[in-house]
Amino acid sequence: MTGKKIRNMDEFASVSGISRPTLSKYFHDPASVRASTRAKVEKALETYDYTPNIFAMNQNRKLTKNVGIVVPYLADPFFAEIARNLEQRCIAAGYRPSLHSSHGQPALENDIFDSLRSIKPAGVLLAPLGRASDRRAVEKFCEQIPTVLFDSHLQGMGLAFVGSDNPQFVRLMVDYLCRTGEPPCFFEMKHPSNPNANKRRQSYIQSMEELGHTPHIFQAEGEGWDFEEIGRREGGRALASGAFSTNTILCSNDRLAIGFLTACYEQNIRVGLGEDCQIRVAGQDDHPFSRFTCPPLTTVAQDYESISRRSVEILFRAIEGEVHAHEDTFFEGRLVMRSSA
Amino acid sequence: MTGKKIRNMDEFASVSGISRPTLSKYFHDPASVRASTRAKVEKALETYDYTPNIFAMNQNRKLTKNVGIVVPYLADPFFAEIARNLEQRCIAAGYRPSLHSSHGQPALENDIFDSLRSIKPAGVLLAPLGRASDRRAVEKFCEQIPTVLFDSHLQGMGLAFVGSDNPQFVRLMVDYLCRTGEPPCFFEMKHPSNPNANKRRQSYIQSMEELGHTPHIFQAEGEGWDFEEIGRREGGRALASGAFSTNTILCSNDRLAIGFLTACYEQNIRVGLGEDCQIRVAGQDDHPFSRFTCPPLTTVAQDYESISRRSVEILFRAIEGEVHAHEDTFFEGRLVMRSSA
DNA sequence: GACAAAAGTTACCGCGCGTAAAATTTCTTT
DNA sequence: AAAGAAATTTTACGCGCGGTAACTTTTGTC
Repeated sequence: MTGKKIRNMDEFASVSGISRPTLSKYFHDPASVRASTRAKVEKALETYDYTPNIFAMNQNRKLTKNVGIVVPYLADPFFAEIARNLEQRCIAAGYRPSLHSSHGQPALENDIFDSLRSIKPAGVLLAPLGRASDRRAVEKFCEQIPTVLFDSHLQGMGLAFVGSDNPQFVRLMVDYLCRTGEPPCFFEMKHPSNPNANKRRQSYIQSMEELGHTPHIFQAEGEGWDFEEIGRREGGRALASGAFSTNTILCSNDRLAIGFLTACYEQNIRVGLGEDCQIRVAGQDDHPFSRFTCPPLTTVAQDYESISRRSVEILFRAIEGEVHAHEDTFFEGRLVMRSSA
Repeated sequence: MTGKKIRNMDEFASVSGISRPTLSKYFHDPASVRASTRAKVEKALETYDYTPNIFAMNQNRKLTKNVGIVVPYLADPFFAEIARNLEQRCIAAGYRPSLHSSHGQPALENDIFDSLRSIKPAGVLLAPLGRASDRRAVEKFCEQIPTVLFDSHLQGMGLAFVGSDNPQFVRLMVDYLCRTGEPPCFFEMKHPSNPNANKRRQSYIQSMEELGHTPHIFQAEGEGWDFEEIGRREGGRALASGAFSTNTILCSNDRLAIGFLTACYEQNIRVGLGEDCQIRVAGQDDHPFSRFTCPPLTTVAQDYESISRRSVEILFRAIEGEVHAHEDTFFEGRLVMRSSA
């Protein structure tokens, strides 16, 4: 490391006493060379400062070590967190992750596909925009490059899908809410950007009916990824017009709930379980900010860890040649009881 | 685009009727060829599917089109937003940005430096960890690669620094708070990760003294980037022990304030301007979530736009050969009055 | 229409490494 | 210890493009 700078692999071959092709193998996969030579390489690496030129490496390699990570909206801390998790796992496995956000825009998502194609990635971990995605573009991309989809389910695309068991999330919460108070009304966006939202609505209806209650759904106007603002504005409108027939509101996701809590505050409606409270509010996802809302938000926690672990697991196996049929994995959520419901 | 796939520049040269060196010039900078030939290239590009191999391009080029964007903590929506802004500007200018987060860890920051070095970037936009940064590593990196620092000021490093005028932020808020109620106590972390915090503290002291008030500072224990939790825990402790000598709290940043608001809620202390309110709370930065806290947080907005615009401006000029002395730019903040103070 | 400047062409080498085939060495097996 | 398998070395070539030099063509000007 502290020694003199080596310019290329030939030069490093001379000083280390190992042939260049073997070095090439070593850098591609240290385990592919004999232990004794590996030791020799690593010893030389300690005395000389050399790292292979990444551009030259990738030029002829059939498969690079690049892995793309794509999320729909990085300003959402949930995606930032899962991206971090995925990133670390890729690095640990010897890959080079590159992080991309579609910023809620289909055109950008497609640009990212092009950009990724140009770096010939070994694989891609993709959380698509969902409803707004250019399905054909996604499909084409998945056919060209080994891709594991996560978070947003697009039927049958990619090597596999890994996400949450949305119906279970809702069942869990509806059960809890009904057990502890009035049955909830469901608050969601009329045109959700994420396909999970539809599953949540359906599960809400089913769960309510199974418990013998009549489902009530309030659908907020508004498009895009500005969920908090939509929750605040439309939630406020709904509250003002008395659109809710119950004192318990289950929001389709935490970000909507965060905005809804603001609306409640603005209208002086006290939220929570106390005797002086008029309304209960619950969310879903366990957004990083949910524990700091006022009151802290009762929600269902996504299993970040499992989702990211399983996603990279499937991707790396596929890269290493393991053939598998397309499979979907849905992880269960965990009820997080705080004081909002 | 729809036509047949071209394998390399030679092949594209044949079908387009333009020599390869000229094509090379075109792809490096379309403006460097005559308008008529540019039209010919672009017409051919419409009929044939060709993009230069990015690895081969970068291999021999003295300067790549790669630009690194590094933020200390991507799970903070503030950094996610500014990163998005920077990213778009880079793309618009014809560069290839790559996004990196240090996740609050100095070791990771150094790893990112190594990773960036390996892609020979034309330049880097760096928001360092700050206090936790390995100063020598940052300095060395800045000497090797054209780097513009933003957000966290590290004295004299890089081509330039672009950030906020922190003293002005505090003056603005202290003035406002004193004008409209009791003079504020300053709530901050004892060991802030960001050097801006120190400037804010000093400015608080000075602003208070200029207005003839005695400064009061409460310093929260705790390390790391979990600001909200520190604000909640330590703010709660301070409230419970009656550590504040005033009903007005100015938090060093919004994330701390968000946690502090939670602490107030937990202790049934009503925050805001109403007659039934016991305390006023203000933050700084205009965090994306600040308008959704309960009550919505009064704060000082950072000038995202100007900071990112100026950062890329300086970097691209330097890349294109313009020589400049190191300069620091500090943008003023804007008072955002909401109902918390 | 002459002429200089600008742009394009041809021809060749270099970059740093991947990869294949054949020759050689090293390790494992019985 | 000999035979066989496995790993390594040698040799040789290719990838797709950057860069330069010398030459030819086009452009613009008076």
